[in-house]
Amino acid sequence: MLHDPDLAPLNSLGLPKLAGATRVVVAMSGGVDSSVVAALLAEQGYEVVGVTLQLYDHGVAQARKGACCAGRDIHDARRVAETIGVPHYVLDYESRFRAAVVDEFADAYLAGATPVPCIRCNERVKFRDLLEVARDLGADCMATGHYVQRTPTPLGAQLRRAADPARDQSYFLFSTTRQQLDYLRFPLGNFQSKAETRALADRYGLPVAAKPDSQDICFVPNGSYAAVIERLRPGAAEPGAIVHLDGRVMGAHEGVIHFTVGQRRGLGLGGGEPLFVVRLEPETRRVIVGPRAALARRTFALTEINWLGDDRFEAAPAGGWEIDARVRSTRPPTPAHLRPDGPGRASVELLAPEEGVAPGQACVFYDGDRILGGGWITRD
RNA sequence: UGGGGCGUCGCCAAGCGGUAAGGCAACGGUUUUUGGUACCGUCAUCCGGAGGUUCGAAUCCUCCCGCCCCAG
Repeated sequence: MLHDPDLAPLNSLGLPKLAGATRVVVAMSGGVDSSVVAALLAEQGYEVVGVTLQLYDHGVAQARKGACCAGRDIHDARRVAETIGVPHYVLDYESRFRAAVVDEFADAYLAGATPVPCIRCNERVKFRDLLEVARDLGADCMATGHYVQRTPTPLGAQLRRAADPARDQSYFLFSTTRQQLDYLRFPLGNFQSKAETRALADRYGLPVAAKPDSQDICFVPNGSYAAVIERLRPGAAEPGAIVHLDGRVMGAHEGVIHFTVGQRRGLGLGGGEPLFVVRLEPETRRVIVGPRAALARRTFALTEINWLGDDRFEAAPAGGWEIDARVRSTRPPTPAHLRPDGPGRASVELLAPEEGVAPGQACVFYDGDRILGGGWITRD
């Protein structure tokens, strides 16, 4: 991907074209970030096409704050597109989203795992179906409002952490493939802070300038994810026993879906030392609890590896790849050895133990600021 | 119904005449484009019940109720 000097100079999106001759699809969620991306690129003279996906129940989520991709947010995206004067399309992806993200979300919890729907959504909807739409629309690239950096190199584009560590969303993008990365652009990745984004939104007079940041799972109202699962899989969540590691039966619970490894609150077990969920056994419907010390974990296995390193993943050095591993979006990456273990699989050995390593969560690999990919934590 | 012990927030537990610590749980909030963690805040006008002593008691006395242990 070296730039051929005979071509036109590279534009701000790294393409050898004039901005005006470059069509870029912006994935607009209706939030501030993607709105600013659209406005920014439009101002730079690109031929911007805004696309918004309707992902779930537009009636229920209408008034919800902090959500995206339904009712109110679609409206907001449209208003922003009108404000900056770019075409805007809304695509009904409800059934696809349900099949690609929501169903698995419910089944994962029923199987005693803790899913990360945001990663699946990026992987299977935004960067797959929507990206396909962008190509069909003849776009040269697709831009999103994610806080992550993309660095072109002779070996292809690298994925790097956002300039603002507090805003970095790389954990949620580990499964992005090289091909996708090639086509994607993240104009906010080098911003120093969210304030910068807000300031731009203000300057552009965007109607969403003061809109609250999104948080929680977008398709879950009131943070009650268990209620969503109950609705999707009626009667599937069955009561069971809460059992201590030492064998004592401590109490009862209303279903394994209400818990995740590392969880403390919600057990209702008072009296002694604080207890945490150490393991979930969906087969016996048991929730295994223990003291905090029982949470420490140094090794675990991964599946569905996405490797973004320069060399073949299988060609690891004798001791494994030396990387930094992040087992949770809000934890700092920590030194680890990563050993390939069959097709798409690997084992991770952390140098220092982490607490709350939960099956179903992602483990993302770093080399400094660079993202080397990641995988999904499996059950033992 | 002989002897001994105990009854303080949902649980554990300090206090032993001066006007109810703390921990766990629960609840609320902060942080967070996942769940969780962490952090912050709230949580007994009342100490098994009824009388009494005292300026003043959960703390002393009496009776009653309940539980536990030992001995029958």
